[in-house]
Amino acid sequence: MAVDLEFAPKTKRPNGDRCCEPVVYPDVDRERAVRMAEVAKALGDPVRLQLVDVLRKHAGKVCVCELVPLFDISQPTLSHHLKKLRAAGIVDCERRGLWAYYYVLPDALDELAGWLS
Amino acid sequence: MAVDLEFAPKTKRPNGDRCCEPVVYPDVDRERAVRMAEVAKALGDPVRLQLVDVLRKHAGKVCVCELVPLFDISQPTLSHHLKKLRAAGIVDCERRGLWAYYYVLPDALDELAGWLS
DNA sequence: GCATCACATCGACGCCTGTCAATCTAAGCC
DNA sequence: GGCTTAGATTGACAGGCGTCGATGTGATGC
Repeated sequence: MAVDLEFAPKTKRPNGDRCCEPVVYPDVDRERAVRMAEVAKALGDPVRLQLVDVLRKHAGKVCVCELVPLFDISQPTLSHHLKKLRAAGIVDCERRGLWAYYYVLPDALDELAGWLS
Repeated sequence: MAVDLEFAPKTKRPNGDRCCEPVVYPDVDRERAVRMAEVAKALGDPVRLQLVDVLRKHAGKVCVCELVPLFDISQPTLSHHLKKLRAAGIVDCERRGLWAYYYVLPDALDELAGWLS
């Protein structure tokens, strides 16, 4: 838990000077940050996170009507969440007859997972 | 890229029956999903994600006035983002005189990182 | 004292979010 | 054909978001 704080010994600025020049920069560039933030945002809802959890472990084997009773939300709301996950490039679906089978796209989470670890 | 879809051979339901019983459940329970979604949501903005990136690599060594020029946003907006990260339990700060030093809390990202990998 | 600094908070602005009931669409059964 | 089904879409609602300029706060320096 302890954080090793190495406080930079800030010297008093000459009165009227700006405080500091930036000496550090992100390793993650803007575009990569935008991509990863998009994925993180899509995972930023408990229902969607649990959806991804189910789908990761049962790719292509679960139809939407099986997902609805798992959550305390209406069918349109579930459909809305799945749409968001699709828009973020995390899942996709195949339709067979009346049913729709969702699955997690294999590499969708890798960039974020790699950065987090 | 190819996903191995094992479509469950849905049998025709007797007319008037509900379609399916749920046969799968999330491994991640609701509370854990809420916790992880909270972290993911906080990372769901490019500025905040880059902030965490900088702070992870320079814990306790960066004051806020060094962060402002890294991003194309005003100082109040940056302060707002830091507040969100604090609320999500991802960062904390120490104040020394005029300056505030932020750092990423050591275990804050572990649960999400573990689930993602 | 008073001015200046680093940072936080406030109030406002448009926009996006999660949710629902109602409706639409396309496929299957009779 | 007409009815039923699985799922998507629409339109509405309250509430949250990211952003800014203006202001507040607490410490430093003269």
